[in-house]
Amino acid sequence: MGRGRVQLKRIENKINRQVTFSKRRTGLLKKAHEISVLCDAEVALIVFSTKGKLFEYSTDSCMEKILDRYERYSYAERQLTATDPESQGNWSLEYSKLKAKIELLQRSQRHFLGEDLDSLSLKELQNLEQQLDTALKHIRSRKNQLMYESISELQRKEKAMQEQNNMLAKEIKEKEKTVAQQTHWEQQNHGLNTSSFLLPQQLPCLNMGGTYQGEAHGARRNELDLTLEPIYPSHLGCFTT
Amino acid sequence: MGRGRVQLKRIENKINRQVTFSKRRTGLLKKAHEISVLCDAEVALIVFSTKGKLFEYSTDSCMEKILDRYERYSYAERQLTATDPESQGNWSLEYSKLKAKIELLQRSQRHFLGEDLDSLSLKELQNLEQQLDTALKHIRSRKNQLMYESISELQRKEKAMQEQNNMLAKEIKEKEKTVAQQTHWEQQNHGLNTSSFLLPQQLPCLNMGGTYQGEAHGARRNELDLTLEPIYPSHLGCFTT
DNA sequence: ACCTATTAATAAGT
DNA sequence: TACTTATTAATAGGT
Repeated sequence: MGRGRVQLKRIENKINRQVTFSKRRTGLLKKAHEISVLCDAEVALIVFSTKGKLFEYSTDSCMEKILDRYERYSYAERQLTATDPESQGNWSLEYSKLKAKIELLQRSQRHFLGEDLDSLSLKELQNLEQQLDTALKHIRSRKNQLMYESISELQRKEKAMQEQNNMLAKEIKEKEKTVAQQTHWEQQNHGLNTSSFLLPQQLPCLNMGGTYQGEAHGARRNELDLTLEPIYPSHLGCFTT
Repeated sequence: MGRGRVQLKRIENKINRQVTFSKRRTGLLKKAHEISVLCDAEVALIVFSTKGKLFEYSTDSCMEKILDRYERYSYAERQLTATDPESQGNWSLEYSKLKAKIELLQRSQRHFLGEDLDSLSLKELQNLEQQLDTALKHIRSRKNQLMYESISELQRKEKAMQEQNNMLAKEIKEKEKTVAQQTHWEQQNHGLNTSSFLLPQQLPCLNMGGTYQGEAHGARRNELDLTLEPIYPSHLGCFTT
């Protein structure tokens, strides 16, 4: 259905394939749901796209229950993996299943690390390559996201500090004015001991001013230079994305 | 589609329900297969009728593989069974150890596939990125090696065939010359029966010539078209272990 | 994402 | 269950 027939073979045009996948996937899930409701059937549908994205439908959303039921139906094959003669009932069976599973996982792990490739065919290598390529894209995208978040956070902090900065600067100016006036007064009528009560107030302000100046410098630098080293572990060479 | 619309609710008439189930089941399986082929997707479809009869479809008929892949995607539930309190001594201990190991492996597997990245720190992402980058280099290098080997092999074959080709062509020419001479002679002094002993030698050579021509055509194609399919297993799309 | 000509699925009937 | 047919639904190719 659609303009013209369609051959039952892989659609070579990548864009078309993706579009068709999206449309047909929707249709398939819909029909799975329909038969499930109309005919009171239990349906489990799992679809992985070429790129490994998962789509699923299951009656009443209990996929695991249906899969379990399925496994119960077709357990004959799984007795193959249970050829371990030392049967101590279920445990040993399960044990060897897990062992086998681990073997598989470790094997593919090695492949993901680019090791032990001699056993793979060209087609398998091609798939592997594509998977890792896709994975790398996701990883880099996530990394960028993290970095941008850090940048935003820093810029927010910078702004806050800038404001604090301005406030403190104003305060200092006023203090200095007061001090200057004070000094002036003292010079005019020397011998008055009013100066002693000013000091305690003056010192903390100067300290804060000093601190703020350093930070402001750092913050200002960040506006131009986004290397952002301070918040990341320093053993990097890392931002080579 | 059909005469009149259908409400999305359980068909109460038992006969109708059964008939519809049968028809729609066929359609659903067909569509599952189509999307799998057209869009290069991995599909697993399980349908239980009301009466508990099982119908299934799976890409490349490897249901277990797809279900495994599915399980890897949604592992949360299995942590429930991992903490199985019913300890029966060693077995259960070992069992949960393996379970844990599998969890770890699956976790890193997902990371290698670029999934489930939110739990990773920037540094971890960086490491992952570098690992995959390195892996990709190895994989591509191995892939190239395989392809070059195939090419060399094909070229070797082509050369050999070319030589055989030439030899056979020469042989044929000579035969033809002999035959021509023979005919000539026969025309001149008709009635001599020397021709009878030539036939046995002539036939096999002509047969070989025919075979070789077909093969040479194949070899020449490979010089231009390097898809190389013939030498790889055809049951692919499979490497999602 | 939306549109629509066309094909495909299928409900009802036999 | 299988076939037929009127009708609706899905969707290919375009925008």
